Amino acid sequence: MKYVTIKDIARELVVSVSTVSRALNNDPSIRKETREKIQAAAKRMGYVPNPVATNLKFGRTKTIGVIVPEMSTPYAAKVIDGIQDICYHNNYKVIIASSSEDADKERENLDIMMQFMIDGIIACRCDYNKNTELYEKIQEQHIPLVFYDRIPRNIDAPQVIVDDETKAFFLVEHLIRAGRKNIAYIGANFETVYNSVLRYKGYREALQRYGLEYNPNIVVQTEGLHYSDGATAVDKLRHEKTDAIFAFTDTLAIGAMNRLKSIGRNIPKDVAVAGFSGTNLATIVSPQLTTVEPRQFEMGQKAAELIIKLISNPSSSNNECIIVDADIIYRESTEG
Amino acid sequence: MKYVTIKDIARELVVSVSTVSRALNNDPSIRKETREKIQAAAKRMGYVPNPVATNLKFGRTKTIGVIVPEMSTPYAAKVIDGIQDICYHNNYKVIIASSSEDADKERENLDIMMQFMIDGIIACRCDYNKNTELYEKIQEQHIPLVFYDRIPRNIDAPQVIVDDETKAFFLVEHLIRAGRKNIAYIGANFETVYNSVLRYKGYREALQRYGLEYNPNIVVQTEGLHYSDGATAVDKLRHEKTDAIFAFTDTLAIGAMNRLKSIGRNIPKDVAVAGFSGTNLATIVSPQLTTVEPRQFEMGQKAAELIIKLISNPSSSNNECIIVDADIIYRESTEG
DNA sequence: AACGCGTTTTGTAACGATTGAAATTTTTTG
DNA sequence: CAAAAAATTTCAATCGTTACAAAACGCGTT
Repeated sequence: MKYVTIKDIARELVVSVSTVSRALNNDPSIRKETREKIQAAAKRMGYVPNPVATNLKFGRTKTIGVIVPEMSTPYAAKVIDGIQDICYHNNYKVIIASSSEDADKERENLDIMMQFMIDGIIACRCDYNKNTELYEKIQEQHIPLVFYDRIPRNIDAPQVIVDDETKAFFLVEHLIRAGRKNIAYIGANFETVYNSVLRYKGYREALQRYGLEYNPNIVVQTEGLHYSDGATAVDKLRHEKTDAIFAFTDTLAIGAMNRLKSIGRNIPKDVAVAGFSGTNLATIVSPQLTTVEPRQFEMGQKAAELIIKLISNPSSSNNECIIVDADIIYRESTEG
Repeated sequence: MKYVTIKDIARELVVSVSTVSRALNNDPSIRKETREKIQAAAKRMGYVPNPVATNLKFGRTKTIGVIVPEMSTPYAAKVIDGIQDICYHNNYKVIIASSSEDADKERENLDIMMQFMIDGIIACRCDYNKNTELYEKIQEQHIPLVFYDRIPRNIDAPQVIVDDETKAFFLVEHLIRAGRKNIAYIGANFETVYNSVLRYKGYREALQRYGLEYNPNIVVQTEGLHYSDGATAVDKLRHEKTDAIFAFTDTLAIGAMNRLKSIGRNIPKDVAVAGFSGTNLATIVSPQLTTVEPRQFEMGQKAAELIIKLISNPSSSNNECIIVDADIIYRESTEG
């Protein structure tokens, strides 16, 4: 005997399963005493409704699946908080899975979620070239799907994103105004993460606007998004004149900063460093890191609102694109 | 929105659903021709098996649920990697949920997982006084349950933990040998996290062994486990003579370090700082942090092995307790 | 033609929960 | 006090799939 079912409760109280079902759903046709007796027994026996069964009957689970590319940063946590906030108030449950920036894991997790027949998926693709067919299949099956943060690129779907290009522009502008002339860009792979391309565009625009020459040698695309990738990028810049670095993420920026420090360069005097996708990581390193901080909670909220709208009204699928604001936070790493 | 079912195939080919089911499962009792005919039709009609129905039928999902207290540190990520490693090789899927150190969320997530009929639960309790009845109920229902990292305390269950007491002893011994005399302990609340008590015990033993006087004024229990709690603890120690701090986690240690730096104390010259539960956070701060690093991946692996054993052989429930080793890593924050 | 004996197919009851209709009990009413 | 009305409770079918038991079929033997 494993999970407690309504049958178990029915047997225990010697009533029919339908009475139990009705009682648990607060059906007014069940006498108050009976209802309370049943609800008490359910609680006592540790009954949890089985949405698998409900879903089989109705085709819905009142559950939303979320795929994040990583969950070891507070960034993801805040987005998820936003999602849960909205879902909770709309009586939806949330299950979360991380792809750890690995397309195979992403696929695997999507499979699990589909097995549980979740009502909708909020996803952040780890690589816009991977799993495209899977997402297309999800769309074909009319399972509501919303993307956030990363540009899904070759899939046409509703999404909640940040204006990467503009924000990157302002950040680089800040570096230029602080007197930096040779600003490097350490970006995620252009073929994998399209946001990296957009921030690169913003970077180029800022250079152009202020009449700085573009030096392709100080634009580096990293393999992954770990600290080590930031460090490796710095190594690649070794022989180039560089007085500022704009990194695609805070993680890359911090990796770069540590490597810079270890080779004796002062931050920000010798090299200013700025990141993106601010998390509290940015405040625990020294010097504290200048970064662009998307409104993560809001991003989660918007994504949840979108998916719930799609679930309750499937025809509203107009592939909305919501832009969430991001705050540029100036800190020590780019001062002076 | 309509899916093709085996019933549709049966109707189309004028055979029974059981024949279709068997044919699709390559049952040898179905004639080869029939089988091929059915499989061809299934393909042609775009049939996809409905896993919800299968789950309901078998009462198992081949999925394991994991509850972590937080997922915004790499610590959790590594444990999860270990769990996934084993589960993947044993053909189990994994779903993960974070309680964010909140007992209500912990309960909520446990409920969701049970609702989806996961085959077993790997959990790290956020507070050993909370949700006890829920876990007991889970055990009563014979849903396999394994704890890791945090001592579950008042629940008798298989668990994978670290020898907190011994490791704390060695770490404090290291501080003493480096000449520190007034070592503070910044611990998690003793009433909430039992590991905090164990590390405290190790701390006291080390003091005693080396004949140092115990000063209760420099033992602080924090509210939570955030950076800010580390900083607050330092404030509380303000008027006490302190030349070293042993913090319950790296996060607390880093929070303490930052506060110390901001009030002009040098680390490690004025105050040495050591943490616990090493993550790569410890290497990105400066000075780099001395810490105790449990073998996180291994911890996850062991927990997964335990739960899979329990699932496949429920009677093997002997409440095993596996101790995973932890490495003490000496870094700049306690040097000199 | 009837029998036996594999081979192949089908009927049916589950799995857990819901629900319209039917059956039962209780209450009201003439 | 019986019949009608109202209030409760139960029956039975359903969702997609599986599996046991039973039935039907084919084929060779007498």
